[in-house]
Amino acid sequence: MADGNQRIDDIVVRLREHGMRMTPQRMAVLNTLIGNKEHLSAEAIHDRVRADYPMIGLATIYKTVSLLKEMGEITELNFDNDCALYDGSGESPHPHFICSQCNTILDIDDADLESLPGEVSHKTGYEITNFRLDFFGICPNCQKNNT
Amino acid sequence: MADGNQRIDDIVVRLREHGMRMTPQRMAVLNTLIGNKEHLSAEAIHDRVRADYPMIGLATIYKTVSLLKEMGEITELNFDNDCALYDGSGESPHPHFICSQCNTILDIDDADLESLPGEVSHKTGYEITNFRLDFFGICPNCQKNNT
DNA sequence: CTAAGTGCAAAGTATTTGCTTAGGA
DNA sequence: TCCTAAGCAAATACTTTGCACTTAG
Repeated sequence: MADGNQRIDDIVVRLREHGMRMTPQRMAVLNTLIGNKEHLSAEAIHDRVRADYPMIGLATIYKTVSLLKEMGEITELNFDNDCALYDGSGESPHPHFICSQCNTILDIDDADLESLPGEVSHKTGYEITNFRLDFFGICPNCQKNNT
Repeated sequence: MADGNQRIDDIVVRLREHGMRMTPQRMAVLNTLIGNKEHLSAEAIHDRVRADYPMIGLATIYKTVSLLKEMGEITELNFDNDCALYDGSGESPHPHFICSQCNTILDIDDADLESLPGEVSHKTGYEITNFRLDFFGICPNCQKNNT
C-alpha cells in the first residue's frame, strides 16, 4: 500500500491545483479504492467507508467516484448487469476475465496485449486513447467444481 | 439483406422449436436488427418499428431483445453512458471503435484478433466462451475536422 | 471568511414486471 | 381452443440533483 499512499498524495495535489478540497470523506474513498485490485460497486464502497464515517451518504460516494473518473484516476466498469464497478488499481488498461458462474472478476496481465492499441491504431488510422477488453467464461475453480 | 432473411428464417424455426411464436411485432424487431451493422438502443428500435406498428410498446421491444440476447442472436453493448445498444450483425465477437468526439461506433475487422481468446485461454486456464474488445479515441473524420 | 463539499431526500431514467386482452398455431 | 405475447402502467434499481448546513483552506 506504499505506492497507494504515494498515488493518494499526488491526487490530493492535483485536486488542490484545481481548487478542490480534500475532505475526510474523500480520503476514505481514496483509501478504499486507490492502489487496490478490487472491483467495487458504489454501494460496496459506501459500506466499507461507513465503517469509519457512519454518516457518509451514498450520493457522496457517487460524487467522489465521478470526480475521480473524470480525473482519470479510476476506471468505471459497466457490464450487462445492474451496477457499475470501480477499479482504482491505477494500472494502465488491462483485460478482465469474468466468470459467468461465480461472477468473480480477475485481472489478466498479458504483456502481448500492450501492443494492441498501437497495432490497431496503425492499421485503421484511428487515434486510440484507451481500450477495454473483457473475457467471459468459466474460471479454473468453477471448472473443477463442475466435474 | 439476403443473408439477413436467411438468418431470420432460421431464428423463426428455432423460436418455434422452443414453443415460442412469431408475431408481426417480433418480425419487425428482427427486420430492424438482424443482419444490420447498426448499433441501436431499445428506444431507437422502438422508433423505427413504430413506423410500421404504431401500437407497439417499448416493453415489447425490451422483451424481444432480451429473448434474442438469450438465444445468442444479438449482442448487448453497455458503455459508460446511459442505455444499452444492440448489435444484430451476427458476426462473431468483433471489436468496436468508439469515437469520443462524435460517438460513432465502428466495427473493426481484424483477423489477428480471432486467435486472442484461444491464446488467453491457453495461458490462463480459463475456459473462454466470449469476449468483448472496445477501443476509444478519435476517428479519422474527427481528426481531420480538428486540424 | 467564502466557496466547495456533505447529507438527505426527491427526482430522473433505463429496464422489468404484473395483469388483462389479443391473437398465433 | 389453448397458451404465448402484446400493451399499458406501475414498480424497481441505479444514479443524479437540489438545497440548507458544514467545513476546508
